[in-house]
Amino acid sequence: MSAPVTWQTIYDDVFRRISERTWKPGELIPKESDLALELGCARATVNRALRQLADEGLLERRRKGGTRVAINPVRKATLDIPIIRHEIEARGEAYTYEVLSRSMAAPPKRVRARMRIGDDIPLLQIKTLHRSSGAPYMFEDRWINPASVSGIGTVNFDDINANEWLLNNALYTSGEIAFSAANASKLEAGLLNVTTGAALFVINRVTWNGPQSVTAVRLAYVSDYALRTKI
Amino acid sequence: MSAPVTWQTIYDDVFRRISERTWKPGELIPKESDLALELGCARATVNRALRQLADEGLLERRRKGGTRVAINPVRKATLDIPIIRHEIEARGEAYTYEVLSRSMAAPPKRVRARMRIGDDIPLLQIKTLHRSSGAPYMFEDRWINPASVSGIGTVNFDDINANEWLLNNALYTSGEIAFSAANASKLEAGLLNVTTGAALFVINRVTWNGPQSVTAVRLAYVSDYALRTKI
DNA sequence: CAGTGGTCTAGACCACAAG
DNA sequence: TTGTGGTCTAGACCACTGG
Repeated sequence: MSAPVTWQTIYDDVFRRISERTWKPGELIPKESDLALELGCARATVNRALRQLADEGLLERRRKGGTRVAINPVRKATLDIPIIRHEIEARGEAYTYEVLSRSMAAPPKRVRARMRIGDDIPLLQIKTLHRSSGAPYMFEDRWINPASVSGIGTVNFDDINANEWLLNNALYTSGEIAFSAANASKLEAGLLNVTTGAALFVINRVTWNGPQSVTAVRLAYVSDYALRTKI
Repeated sequence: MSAPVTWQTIYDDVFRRISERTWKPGELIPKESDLALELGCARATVNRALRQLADEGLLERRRKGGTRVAINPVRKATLDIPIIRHEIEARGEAYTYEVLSRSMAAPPKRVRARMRIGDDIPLLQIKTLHRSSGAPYMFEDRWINPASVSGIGTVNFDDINANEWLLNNALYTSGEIAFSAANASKLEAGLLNVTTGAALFVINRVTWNGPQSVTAVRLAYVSDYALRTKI
């Protein structure tokens, strides 16, 4: 008897044919109905497998144009957007944080541009230092658009940090993330307990709820931090 | 007449209910068959929408346990693993590179551990400097396992860089990526034309073909580089 | 054990784009 | 115009897991 045909077995089979270069980059592969016939299953099952491979970047599909092996079969990595408390507690360390400052202020030009916000609209700025078992871990500089987040004025961030409060209370519809590196300023060095100029891993994130920006945040991690993922 | 029900409309509808906190984090949402009845469509269509939301991290699903809004509705970011030539050419710059060195060598302990390779197995080491319109852009230090890549010995990397050659000739089945920041060593600073100690954005990647490691590579980008993605 | 999601099927119609 | 992938349906059986 033959093994059952599931979309996973088809996925593996097609992956192998690409991997072994039976189907080379740029090459057209058989259409769904042919594969279904060859494998003895429904077309929907083939579709499920090929769609998965296309989502992952190994195939390129077009109506009428057929399905091709991607010219550069680039894999796509999925990154969980880290929740700092989980990150730290997952390593068995204790998570604490301090709100260093909190005030309404006019954001600098750079932040206004990234949030696409008018000149004279004040935002809530919150600076937070996050610690892992007492040791400085990450410095967060966040701007929040009060117009997008009802109730933000009355929130006390002593019990829950701004990131998690926003996650639970102001889901966004889209956003942008940028990863980069920066030398620690004198201020950052002092807060994070590293030498001035040390290389910090930086995440900049802006999120939107429809047309309205919700928050812009810059996270600066201590020098030995690494963001990891599997592909 | 009512609008047609597609999995996308269901996706949007459920997203809105989560966003507006009709269904709160941790809460159980109706089962697929109920939603299908309510929306007047097939269960498979509901399944398609909910699976998408679960893949993106907004829902958690379990057989028998039902579907819940994720406690921390963390969005997952997908990033394309950048192909440096495309990155540079997409900005209208000219891509060039130089192979600085190429030799069989015993890798240092750190690399051996990451590739899970024995003590005395020599690997091919290739160091490459990538340029954008002439300006140094990224320094690549790569180790390749010849046992995993047939034909690597005869390849001339003057016409195609190692990364793209491997993508086209040695697809991997799994891998790990780590993003971090590092201060430029004197050597790196010289190559990348930055000051010693400048913060570099670093990507470390190891890839596997089944049980066998294929390549381990460290990419150090010039200081103003940022890896961007949308969520 | 029983309820829920996971998946397969056979057929159908539609949307898009290549020629 | 017409071929290909995209999607929906109604029904079925299965796999996992909570109670």
